[in-house]
Amino acid sequence: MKVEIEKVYEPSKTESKWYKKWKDGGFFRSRPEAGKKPFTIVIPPPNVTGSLHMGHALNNTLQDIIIRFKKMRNFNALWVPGTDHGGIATQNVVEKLLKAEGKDRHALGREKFIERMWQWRAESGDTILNQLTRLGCALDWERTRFTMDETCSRAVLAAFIELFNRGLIYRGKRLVNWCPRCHTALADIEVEHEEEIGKLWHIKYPIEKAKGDKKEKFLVVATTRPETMLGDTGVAVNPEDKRYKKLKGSKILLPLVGREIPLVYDDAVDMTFGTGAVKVTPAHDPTDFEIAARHKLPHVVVIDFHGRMTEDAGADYKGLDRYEARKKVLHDLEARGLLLETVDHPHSIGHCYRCNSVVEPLVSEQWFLKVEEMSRKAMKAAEDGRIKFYPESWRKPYMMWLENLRDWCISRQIWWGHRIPVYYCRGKEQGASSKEEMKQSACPPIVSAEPPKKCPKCGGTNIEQDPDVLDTWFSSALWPFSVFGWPDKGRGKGQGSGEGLNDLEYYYPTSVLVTGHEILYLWVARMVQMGLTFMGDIPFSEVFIHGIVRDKSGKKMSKSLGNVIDPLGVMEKYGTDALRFALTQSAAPGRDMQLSEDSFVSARNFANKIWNASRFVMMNVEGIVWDENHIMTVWPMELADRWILSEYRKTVRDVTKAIENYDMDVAARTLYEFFWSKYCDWYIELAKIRIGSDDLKQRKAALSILIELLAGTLRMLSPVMPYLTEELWQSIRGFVKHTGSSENIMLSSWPEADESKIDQQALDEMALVQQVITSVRTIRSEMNVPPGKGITVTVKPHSDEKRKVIERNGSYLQCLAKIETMEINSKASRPKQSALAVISGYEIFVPLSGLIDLNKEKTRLEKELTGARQEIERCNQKLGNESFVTRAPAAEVDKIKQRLGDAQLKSERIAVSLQNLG
RNA sequence: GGGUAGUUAGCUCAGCGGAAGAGCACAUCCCUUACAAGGAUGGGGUCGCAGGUUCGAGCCCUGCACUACCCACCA
Repeated sequence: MKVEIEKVYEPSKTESKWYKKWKDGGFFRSRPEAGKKPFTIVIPPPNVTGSLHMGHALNNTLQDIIIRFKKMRNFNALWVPGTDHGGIATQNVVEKLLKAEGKDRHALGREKFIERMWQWRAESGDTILNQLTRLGCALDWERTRFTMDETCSRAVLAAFIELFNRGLIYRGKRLVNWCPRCHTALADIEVEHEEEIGKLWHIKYPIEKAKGDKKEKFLVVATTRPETMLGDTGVAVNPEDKRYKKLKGSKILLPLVGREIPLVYDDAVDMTFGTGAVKVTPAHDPTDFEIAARHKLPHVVVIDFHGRMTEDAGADYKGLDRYEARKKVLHDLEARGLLLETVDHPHSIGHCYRCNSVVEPLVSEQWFLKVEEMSRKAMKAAEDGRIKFYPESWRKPYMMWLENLRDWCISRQIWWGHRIPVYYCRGKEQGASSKEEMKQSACPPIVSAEPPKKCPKCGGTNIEQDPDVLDTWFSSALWPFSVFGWPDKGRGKGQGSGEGLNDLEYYYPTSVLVTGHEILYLWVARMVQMGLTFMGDIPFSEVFIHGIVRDKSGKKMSKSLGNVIDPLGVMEKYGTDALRFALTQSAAPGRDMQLSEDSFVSARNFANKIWNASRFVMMNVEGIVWDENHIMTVWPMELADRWILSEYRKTVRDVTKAIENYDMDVAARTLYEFFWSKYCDWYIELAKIRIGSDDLKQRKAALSILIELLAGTLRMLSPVMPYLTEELWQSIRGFVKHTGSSENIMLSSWPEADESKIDQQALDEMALVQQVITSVRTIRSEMNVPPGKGITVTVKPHSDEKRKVIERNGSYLQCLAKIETMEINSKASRPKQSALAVISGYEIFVPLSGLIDLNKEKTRLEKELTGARQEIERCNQKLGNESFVTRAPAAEVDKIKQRLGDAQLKSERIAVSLQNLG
């Protein structure tokens, strides 16, 4: 085999070819297979409007690592791709396009608009999926789903009908969160609260004079929303509030409007807030809505679905935007002397999570899903451990959310989505078209997957479907089973397997759900509710929650802040593997991460290091004629071999454990540390001694270990850095024992390591050797000995055992510390004009006649001495502590004694040396 | 108002009961035949504050202070 390999790793040359080969080779495909354990992940479906951002890159890299890892561990691993139709968000995108063309959806009409939506989705909806291929994701593309495709839509209809039949879905006129810009209701969770400094206005409400009253009397109410006063139908105070007790039965004259409204007594009023008197606007405030219900106060709607004042707001205000109306109301109140005071008041304001408009609570007819029972089930699954959270700390927020959940408003007044499968008979009359009129029809609504031909009750054919669509999250909640064809259990039967297994039974419940915590409630909790309701089983047994990607200063990356780092740009500049590695390295479970350009540079450098180390190994391996027994174990191993094998085994053990535990950051760091700091910095350097030797047997010994461990490390790295490792694998697999017939790294197995073979003696001895080498290097560096210059060193071991270590590994010292001649002498004394190092078990003298700067050496030794003396003091303190000696474990006490001994010797020798220096 | 996490080297973060760590940045030397996207060496930290538990505490407990995020019908 001829090895030709560039000096610098160029990702673009590598990445372009592999994805297609993997895909065409069927490595991403999974079909049910009897006797093979499935491992399933369904992708959190990105919106069709999406373009790959860092959050996606992180989320999908982590999933890809898990899938590739499981494939290598011989699971039947499936990762299902797909996209979400993204209801409001997507409709907004297309509406914007229309607007640019000078059109709007209403002019276009529902049918044409939806046609346009589909056209857009056909043109642009796959962008993000294509970007996922660029990221290298091992998704089974033959299973790509879309929440509005036929399969998923069927599941949505079936789910709605089932829930309706079980009495869990109902329709009602409620005060809901309304976005006046998107023109639809929103679920509670779709409202984002932001703290703002608003104003609290104190307004005088005149009390109607009783007979004989001379003075004008007022009640003062405090409000943050003066414009809603036009819709007030009462004023409420707490029944315990002494200030207002004697006003019982009073009538209040609503200013500006002149309406007479009652004073009511209600526990919901907080006596300590404001003036203790609350204006009650049932149609525009949730609390007031409830107070009104208790006291039978009427509703007066003064704000419409566009956020403008209605006719009922009065002629002066009708048609005004709600904020203009506020100004005018305040102005008018002030003019009448009714505005008492204005104070700053911090409070949180709800915004639409799609367009950021201020949400308006409005009364409207909506569909709701009862959640109490589903929530109980979902909580139980987390409580009894059927669903595990990584990290565990996310369980509590999940529980708390479910505990306080209120019924879910599932209808949306937009056009893009799954239309609610409810039909209304408009009777035999023609012409009724508003929702109100439909409701008033005598016949009950018809709930059906197919449009009914005629009304089952009256036989009328004048039937119209409910105009609303379902919340996009309703379909997402079904994702873990809708992708497998639910409710049709037989669907997918035997797809390529011929074994009578069907997808739903084989793959459900899925294994792990990987997501950021921002959609824990919006999505994860709801999948659990729906999974338990429809499948009778959890949708996944593990939830791996990763952090949110932030910028260098800790802010969430967003287009509006302009602080996004585009993952596509990073892939372009540094390579996909570098992007993936950088993300993985900072992906501590549940912790947000701050990314900067630096992390990509460092990951790119790591990729290059892997490239060059592999290049080195291959350059030396080529030309060697291997016989059948080229395996590492044939030759007696020397220290470096035993050491690196032990380090490797530890790495395999730790990395495997880390990935299984979803500690991807630990896995990445462990591999980085092993490969760079151990394999490259030490083992390759030591192996060079034998590689340069004339003894072919020696060369083969070192190279066989180099290549075996390189292969193993590449395999471990491959889930994180698939492109680079695949490319290198193709060059080395011919030399490696374990490859079998595997053509691609994804099909080769994950390394196994026998932990019992971790050789502690080798680890300890190597640590000693490294210390000696490092201490000599330090002297060289600090005394400015030119790197090329060989030196003479005298090593004075303090025991026979220590002497043997040096004797055995003399060549290591000579090569790595550039020692020309080395004397080992237990009785040596420090030569004149020499530098000194004292480490545990050794003194090392480096004669530097002519080279040594005595002052420099003195300073250096003084520093060392100070350190040693501090150490002695610390140890003495401990050992002098009676309770330490008696209560600490003996091993600990021995350790301190050992350290004391080392430090004493060190300080003694250095002190003598300093004296000699003068 | 409630909850959760965080506060360790200039920056990003590991460590979570027994001598303060890594990467980046910085300084010195080196283009040594895998790699200058590299190598060797070095400087730099009363581990947010105050108590407590322990022979021993970044590490466990209790307060407090900031910071971030989440939840909430604070008119």
